[in-house]
Amino acid sequence: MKLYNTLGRKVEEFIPYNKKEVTMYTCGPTVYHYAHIGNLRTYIFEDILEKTLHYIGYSVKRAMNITDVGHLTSDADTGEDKMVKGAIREHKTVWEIADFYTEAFKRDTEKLNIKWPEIVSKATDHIDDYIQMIQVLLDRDIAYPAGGNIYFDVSKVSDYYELSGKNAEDLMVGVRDDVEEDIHKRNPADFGLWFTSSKFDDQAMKWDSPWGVGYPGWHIECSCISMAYLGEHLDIHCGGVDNIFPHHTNEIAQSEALLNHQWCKYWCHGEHLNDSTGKMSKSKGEFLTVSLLEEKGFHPLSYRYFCLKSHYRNQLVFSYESLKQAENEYKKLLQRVAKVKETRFGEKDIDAFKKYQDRFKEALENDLNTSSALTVLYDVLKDDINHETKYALIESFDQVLSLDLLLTEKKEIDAQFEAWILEKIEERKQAKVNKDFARADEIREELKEKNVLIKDTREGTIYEIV
RNA sequence: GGGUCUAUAGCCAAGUGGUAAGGCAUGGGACUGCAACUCCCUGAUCGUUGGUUCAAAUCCGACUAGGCCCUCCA
Repeated sequence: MKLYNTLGRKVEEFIPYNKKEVTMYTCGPTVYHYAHIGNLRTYIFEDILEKTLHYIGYSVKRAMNITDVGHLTSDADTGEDKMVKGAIREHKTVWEIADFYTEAFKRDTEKLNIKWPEIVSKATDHIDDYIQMIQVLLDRDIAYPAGGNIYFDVSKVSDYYELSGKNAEDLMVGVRDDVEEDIHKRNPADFGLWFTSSKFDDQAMKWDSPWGVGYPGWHIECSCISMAYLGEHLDIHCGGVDNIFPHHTNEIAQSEALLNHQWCKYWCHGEHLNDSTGKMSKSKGEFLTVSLLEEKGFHPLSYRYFCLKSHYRNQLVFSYESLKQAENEYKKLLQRVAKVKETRFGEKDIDAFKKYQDRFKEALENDLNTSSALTVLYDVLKDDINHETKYALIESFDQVLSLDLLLTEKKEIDAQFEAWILEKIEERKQAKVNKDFARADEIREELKEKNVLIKDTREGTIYEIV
């Protein structure tokens, strides 16, 4: 298995710490609003990664956090608390908001066939762990109190900028004009571990700590939750590219300062989904959610297919036109697969099966080349191996692709309605025999109005309800 | 300003030194009373420009265009 490692910026052979079990941590959502489809793209990538590892024989232990702590818009004590903002907007308590959007997020992942990680932990369930970790860092003088908050001293770690490839001199502090630096910090890059000093009177989530009543910094939760469930040696840490700096940079700094050895070997980042103007965000342009796509008549898995067509490390531009095209491709694919399914015969050809399975694996093992993996699927459909073998391959590939390729959607159909349809089809048949094509077309239109599409095949006329 | 990534046919996109996969769309054909479905056929010298090499879309340089990051972000 080859994976691009942001740490080192090149494709590397993946070798887990333990031969058979891979530990994997993925940064989860901040549950103050719905996830947009750009967010979900990263979870699709992580899902493919987990399933690929599983497909090639590893067992995977994966954890994800749910950020239900209200994060400030910066590590300094300014900005607006997201959870509070959400609560005001929704007239709910911050806890209700968090639960509501956690459920909404879960439903979105289900619609996209994204496997829910084995371990999912709320940030607010590990406050004690954060306090413990911060205390150790304080004892070692890697962390320090200032201005009522506890900060991490980045000058105490040797290669703070390794992951991000940045350097302290060139960072434009205050490039964002809404950020106020805490003048008490030792270094501008120092980040908060625990806050007691907040400009908000309505800070809803607070916990007692040795340093006063307050709340944790943004980065500590991922370090602690990961270590709590996956131990001191993490194999893969994933997230969106925007997490590289500062979030993952800070996670590495604090975790390795605690552990005194390398914490995670492989850092994998998913590129963003952009719209025609650039980055997609919750505050700009149309707020694209899975539900919105459904309202517009798209199947959620068309979006998954859309994502799989491109590489996770390439920026992808979203437009309804592109999605429409992807949906068209996806539907055609399903039709071709359905045909294979209907005409299964013969013995499974073990050699052919292995040949294609190897090609499929090869594509995925090459830094998750899902586009090439899909090509293997198309090659299988095109080959003249028997349909039993094709079926077995499609079934196998879909363990990773998760496009519901073989799922037959049995739409509940009213017996009376069905009888009516059959009657109409028979009537049309007679009309055709009598060369009364006007009447035949009329019946076809009549059926179409009731969302019944008919196809004339060699075996007779069949219908499909759309 | 610093960092980083990208640039392949109408669209999406593979390609990691040996004369450009695949899918969709388009056009043509078969089938059909017509249509839909299905099947067959149909297209690019790889942003521009230097260089390295017997050989480059693939490596190096310059240029152009664009994205992202620089303390909310997937």
